[in-house]
Amino acid sequence: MTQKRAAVLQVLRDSEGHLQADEIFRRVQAQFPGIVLATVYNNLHALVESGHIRQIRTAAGADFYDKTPTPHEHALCHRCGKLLDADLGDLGAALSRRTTLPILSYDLILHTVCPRCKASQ
Amino acid sequence: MTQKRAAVLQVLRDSEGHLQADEIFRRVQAQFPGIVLATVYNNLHALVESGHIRQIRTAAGADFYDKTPTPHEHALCHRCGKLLDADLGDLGAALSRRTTLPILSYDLILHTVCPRCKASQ
DNA sequence: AATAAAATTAAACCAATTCTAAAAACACTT
DNA sequence: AAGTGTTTTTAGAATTGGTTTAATTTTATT
Repeated sequence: MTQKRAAVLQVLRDSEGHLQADEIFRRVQAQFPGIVLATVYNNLHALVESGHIRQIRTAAGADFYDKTPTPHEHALCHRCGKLLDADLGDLGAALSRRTTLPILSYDLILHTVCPRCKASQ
Repeated sequence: MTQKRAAVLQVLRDSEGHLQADEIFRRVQAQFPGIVLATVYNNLHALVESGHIRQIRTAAGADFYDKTPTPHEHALCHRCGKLLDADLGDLGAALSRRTTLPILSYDLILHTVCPRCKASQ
């Protein structure tokens, strides 16, 4: 765990939970002005590999990185673009019940309007 | 419906159901050797707009185009890379039951091993 | 035929990474 | 402290999967 790797992790842990690489880069630059985007990507990969964080791919746009490493679902707010956690219970089991295909894993993103955006009309 | 647009649609209809733009391009070239990839993209978009086909975005890799325009789920074979249809019933309703978030839509891709790959050990 | 609208093309552009090769930092053994 | 090997970091080029732009061609309508 190098200083820069620790800084990448800390930025994500200090965040609301879900950030994209460019925003992590911007925030880590406050501490390491000379850091390069490839280093952020390298360290994000290393942190995903070591199980410290999770990578959330979306069908369009940049990946998110999630400070919570345990599996759970996500919803993308159509209004503000933020990624939210969505508790759907044991969805894997529910999906398996609905198909005969073996499910190795799955990618799911709900598209929603988050409570905050909904509240602000 | 121009000749080239019709050819793009026909290639997809004559396929197993799910093709990526580069493969559609390759197949349309048999009939129109001078066609350009941008034209294939233009026509795929037009056909999606007009409801003739569906566009299936995946978290990684190129989009697939689906000759079946009605909504249904998909599974990606981890072995051969093919996109399969997966019948999961009315999953939208099931998801809505499991969360309080309003679900505008959702993107789901199952990762599986298709029956064909499974059969060939 | 004249005009307008839509489709096609070539080529440049783009975002979000990923790759490469070299330099720098770090971690171990003597 | 010096040498050796492994990681990390960097700069910059390359890649993927498209999208955009502007000019040209084709098609449809008057």
